[in-house]
Amino acid sequence: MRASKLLLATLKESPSDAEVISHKLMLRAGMIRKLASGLYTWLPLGLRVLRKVENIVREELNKTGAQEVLMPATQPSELWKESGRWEQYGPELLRLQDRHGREFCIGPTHEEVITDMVRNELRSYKQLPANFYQIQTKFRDEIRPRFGVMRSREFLMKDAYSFHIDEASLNETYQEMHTTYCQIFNRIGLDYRPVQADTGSIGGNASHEFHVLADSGEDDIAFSSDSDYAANIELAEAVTAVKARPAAKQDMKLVDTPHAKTINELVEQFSLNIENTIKTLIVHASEESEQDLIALLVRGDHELNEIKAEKLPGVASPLCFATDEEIKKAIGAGPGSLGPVNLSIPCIVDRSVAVMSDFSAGANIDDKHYFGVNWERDVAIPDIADIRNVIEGDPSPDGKGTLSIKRGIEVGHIFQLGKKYSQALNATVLDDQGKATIMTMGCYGIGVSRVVASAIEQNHDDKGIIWPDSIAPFQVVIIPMNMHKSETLKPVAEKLYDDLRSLGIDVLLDDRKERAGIMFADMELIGIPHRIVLGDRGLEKGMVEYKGRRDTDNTDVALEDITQFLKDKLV
RNA sequence: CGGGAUAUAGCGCAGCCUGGUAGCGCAUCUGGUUUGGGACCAGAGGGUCCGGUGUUCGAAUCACCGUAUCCCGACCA
Repeated sequence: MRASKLLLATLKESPSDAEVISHKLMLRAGMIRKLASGLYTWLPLGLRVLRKVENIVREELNKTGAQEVLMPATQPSELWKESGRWEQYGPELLRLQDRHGREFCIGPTHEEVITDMVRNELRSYKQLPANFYQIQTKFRDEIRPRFGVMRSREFLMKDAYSFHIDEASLNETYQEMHTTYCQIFNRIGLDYRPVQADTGSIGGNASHEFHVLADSGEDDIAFSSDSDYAANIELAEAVTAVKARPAAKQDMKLVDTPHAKTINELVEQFSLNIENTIKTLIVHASEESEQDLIALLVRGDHELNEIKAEKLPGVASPLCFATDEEIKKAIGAGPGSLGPVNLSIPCIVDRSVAVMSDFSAGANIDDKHYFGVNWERDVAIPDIADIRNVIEGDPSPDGKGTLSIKRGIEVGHIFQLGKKYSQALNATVLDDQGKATIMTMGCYGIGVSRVVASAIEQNHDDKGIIWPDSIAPFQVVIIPMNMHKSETLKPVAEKLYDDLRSLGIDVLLDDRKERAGIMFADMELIGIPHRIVLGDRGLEKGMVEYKGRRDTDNTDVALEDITQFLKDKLV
């Protein structure tokens, strides 16, 4: 490609609505342009990157024997009614009607369509396992699209769906996809981690997310220092380091705490250790409970994990915090003075709370706290559960090492779906007894457009993007200095350009009539990983200059060696 | 959907408080001088000032009503 023929829409300044670095750089490098909130046009340069990611994903999936299909983005409501999701799915599902008034949606995911296809096409267990995938545009009407293509409404996704006669077969394919995902992200060159994840509303047994580590990520990931354990913080089991409750040393006493509404105020005003305080949160109880509200107790320095909490049988799902009025009515005191002693509603305590002694908590009387409280002696120990977020330094749940927490961008997610959709849509095959059997399913997603953004989050400097070789829009750029003035330089540049192209190298020739500074700055901004500069001075000595995008200095290379030099670099 | 903010040339912004018919930098076009790190000089083009209504002799500017976008939160296969 010649730069003079390429839409190089670079900007010196980034548009004011861009927040994260990848969004800014994609706009500045002329890779994308916004059409409306959460909707982006991929310009030629950006599309080249997107296609490269897509091809890596395709190649690796094809290796596993998965078969590519392409399903419509527009889906009839009937299928969604059959699975029950027409009602379940909220406003994130974009619904529309055709000219006959028939209802459709723009697919946020394709379980229904693929299950429909498979129930029509597959008849026998002998055709299983089968794995179908597509790379296709999804639409999710996000409440708040943000960060450019990182969380857009329309985005490119690879979604795969596997079908099995039993759980064992599903497990096998699931493991294979896990390995394949690792290969894909390795090939792209991302720093990522597979982590255990919540199965969420999709349901099913096992689930892993693949997270690219970056500060701009929207998820917290907990890792073990000494093992492979990694989990989304939503799921990571909180283990307390303290095994047994220390013996009581203090007497329980009622203290006036009129100006201490929050844990921090309490700790500050009474010189308490925050690890000896208890936070009492009141939420709605589940419908089968006798009372309307239930109290959840975590240590003062801990945070409630809402996903864990709403899975408890006594707690309403989705989690709903009680209002101040509801609390006052049920307990007689307002938030800020609540605790387990003389509490009129049921109560669940976190594991770490259960091993506390001589602790401080609200007295369920406005502006009063009890200090020196001890379980059993002062108040019966209630139900114990894991209801908090893990924190830095917690023991790893697998018993090896301690946890640290980093931010991650979710670029892939694999699920063991089970029979959720095959059951609803009655997708059966005949088993070896000739009996109709509901198939077991897995599903596997990669956010292709999100991968592009996350690669930038991990690979950039103050000059711009630094693409990994595998997904760079061009692998090499040739910058001839003053090509339009020099008689000797132009044929050399053209020949090198042709030679590299004939080797199958993706090369950009910057043949624009621009000054050196502009060419350098543009090529660095758009992140071409390898640069060759041709100048009259060097050519007189038969030398050209090479510079990797991360290098600080040029390397002089003899002109006759440069193709081999590059071939070695591009292995 | 709750809270906060913004909307003026392709991009970044000023002007608004104190009403008088729109400006700066970058980008674009022309000519010239330059040419190894986002050049300089001279000239040119480009605006429903988000939309509507109102106040006024007169509205980018004041008032009201919309719309869009961004940030924080809740939400998120």
